[in-house]
Amino acid sequence: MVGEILGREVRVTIDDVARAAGVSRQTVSRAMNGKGEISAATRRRVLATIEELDYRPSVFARGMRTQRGGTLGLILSDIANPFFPAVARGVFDAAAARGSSVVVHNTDAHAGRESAAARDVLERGADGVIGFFEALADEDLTEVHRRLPLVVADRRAPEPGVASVSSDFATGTRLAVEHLHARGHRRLGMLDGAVGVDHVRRHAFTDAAAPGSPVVTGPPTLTGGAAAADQLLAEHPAVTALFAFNDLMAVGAVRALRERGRRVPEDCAVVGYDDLTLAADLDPPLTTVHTDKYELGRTLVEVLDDVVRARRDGSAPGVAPHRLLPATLVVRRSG
Amino acid sequence: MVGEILGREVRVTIDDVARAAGVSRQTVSRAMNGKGEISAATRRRVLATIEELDYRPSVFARGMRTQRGGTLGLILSDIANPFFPAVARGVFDAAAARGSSVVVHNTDAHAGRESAAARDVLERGADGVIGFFEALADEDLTEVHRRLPLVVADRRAPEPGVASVSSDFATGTRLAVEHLHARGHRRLGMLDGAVGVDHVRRHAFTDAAAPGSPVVTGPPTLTGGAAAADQLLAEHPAVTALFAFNDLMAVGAVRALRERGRRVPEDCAVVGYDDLTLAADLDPPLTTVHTDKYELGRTLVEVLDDVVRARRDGSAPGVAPHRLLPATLVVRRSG
DNA sequence: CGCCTGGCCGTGAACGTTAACGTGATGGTT
DNA sequence: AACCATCACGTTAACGTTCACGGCCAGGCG
Repeated sequence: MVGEILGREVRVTIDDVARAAGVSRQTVSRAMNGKGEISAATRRRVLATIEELDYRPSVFARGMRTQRGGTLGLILSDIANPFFPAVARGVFDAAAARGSSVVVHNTDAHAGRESAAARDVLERGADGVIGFFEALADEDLTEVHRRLPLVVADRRAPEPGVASVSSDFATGTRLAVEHLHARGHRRLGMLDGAVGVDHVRRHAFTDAAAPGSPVVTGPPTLTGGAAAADQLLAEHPAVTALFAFNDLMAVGAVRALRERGRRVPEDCAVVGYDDLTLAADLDPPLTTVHTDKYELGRTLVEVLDDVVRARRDGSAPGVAPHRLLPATLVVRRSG
Repeated sequence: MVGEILGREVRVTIDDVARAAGVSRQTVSRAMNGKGEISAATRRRVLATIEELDYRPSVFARGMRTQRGGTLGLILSDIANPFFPAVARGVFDAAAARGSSVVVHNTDAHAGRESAAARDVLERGADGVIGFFEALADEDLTEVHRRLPLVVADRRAPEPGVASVSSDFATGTRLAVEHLHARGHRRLGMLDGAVGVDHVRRHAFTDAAAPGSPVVTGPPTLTGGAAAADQLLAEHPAVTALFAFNDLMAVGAVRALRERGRRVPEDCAVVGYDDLTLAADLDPPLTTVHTDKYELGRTLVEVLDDVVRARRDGSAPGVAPHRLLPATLVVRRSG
């Protein structure tokens, strides 16, 4: 990209490097890609002239041959949801360490947008996809997996061949419920998020809580949590503790409780999920289930890397890695 | 991408479409790109067969000719900083509406990483860059701008030819200081973030506050805010109100104040900047300066679009757009 | 009737890289 | 001495698209 004639940029190509170093294109290619078949001496020489000419290979030309663009896709529902930024940061860092960059797609948990995002990532020649798919059917996931390396996040894999990484929602939820029991609460309710297909948290809740404990569903947002809490308390006034799908809904529940004149945690305890950055500074400080979101992001890339490699050498369609990240309870004042 | 022979994916090319539609490559190209020189009838026919064959043009082959990849770069210091996600969402949405996707780079406000990110975006053949550059020198920014369309965010443009979009930090800061004065505070202090090169907030503070009002600098984070508040109050115990660079530092300050046994806002008021999602649910609810972060993101893409278009038809190096987004004060309990 | 104009469409060529194969030299083995 | 690997490197041919042409046909004009 250096070199300029009368204001007009002129691209430095592999041939320029080859000419300057007195070798052939192919040798230059070998020198950068470290494929062997080249002596250490000439490799050093070529690398030096690459440096000198400030040569940068064209991703387009390279991608045309290799079908690899050095980028990977991250599909999630909404980056503005405070759960995702930390995950994304983990993904970015791990990807950068691997030498790839990341394109992000927001889907708002809408099935059409999820598949559109997957298609777009595919067309752009990404090396793989990391997806928080909340609405897409299992068969569509399998279809994506057929087309390019895929890791599904926070969701059960549609088939053993598809890799997955999830927070351990089951034990996280169980810890929350057991904690509330230990605090003497007998009538629990859950505010479930109306997203996803697994409903691990809801099932774990109904398993651990007393039979018939009410569950109300709503959007996994502040207002969704407030509305769900309103409804649940209207229908079940005796409930003394709420377990929320995530911290956002928990905060919404706190708002709703206070508007009804109920104190938190004295009149009704609230426990969230995610342990957002500011959870400790809320009023009241939020008791919540913690999982390492950054680590989740890093792990996702790591697993994706395995999948990419596995597909490259002999597309072993056997069984892919499935990781579960630990969840711990952080007790603060809200519950 | 449809079509499969014995499990081996086979790409549908423009030639396949041409053959199926009974026209030439070039006609197919014209049909998709809407460049004219084609009759409405054949265009419809070609578009239909494109649909039928599920043909997707290769970004690599196209990019090779056009040097455009249909992606744009978003460079910021840390997506995990709760200020950025909303901005990013605005960028994603506006970019998606434009048909491009976005690659994100985190720099941690490190000059080397900022320029590396810019280089990477350039090499990947992006159509343009949106950058929150906190450390890079003006001349480096100009260099980036020479190479590809650029919009700088929340920073003064290095030269009139470079477009910029910023929050109106000057009035935002002024509003905060005036509010504290109106509340009777006479001894103010500022916790400034040790990032960026403009220091608009700091200058606006020293302009509006009483002469000699103390300013302490630290990382724009929770712990940075706590440390800065500790230092400021140790050196200036008479201060009764703190204005923080952002909400994160403000929350850190609240923590520090309480550890020193000082109540907020009774003993010391705290005002933040950004109006993060959970600012109203903090303890105490945070008085802060609001700017529409989503709108900032949208505007950045809009302006970038103008720059791209301007460069395409006659590289008018004259003067680029410079937008300032309004800032308003949101009064809550903390100050 | 011949010419030109403009609309529609097709034909090479080129973009920059890597995969596949080819080649010459070297050195060791029979 | 003839042979054959092996190494280091070069040549050719793609990858799929758009650009710059060039051709053809219909219709308008002198």
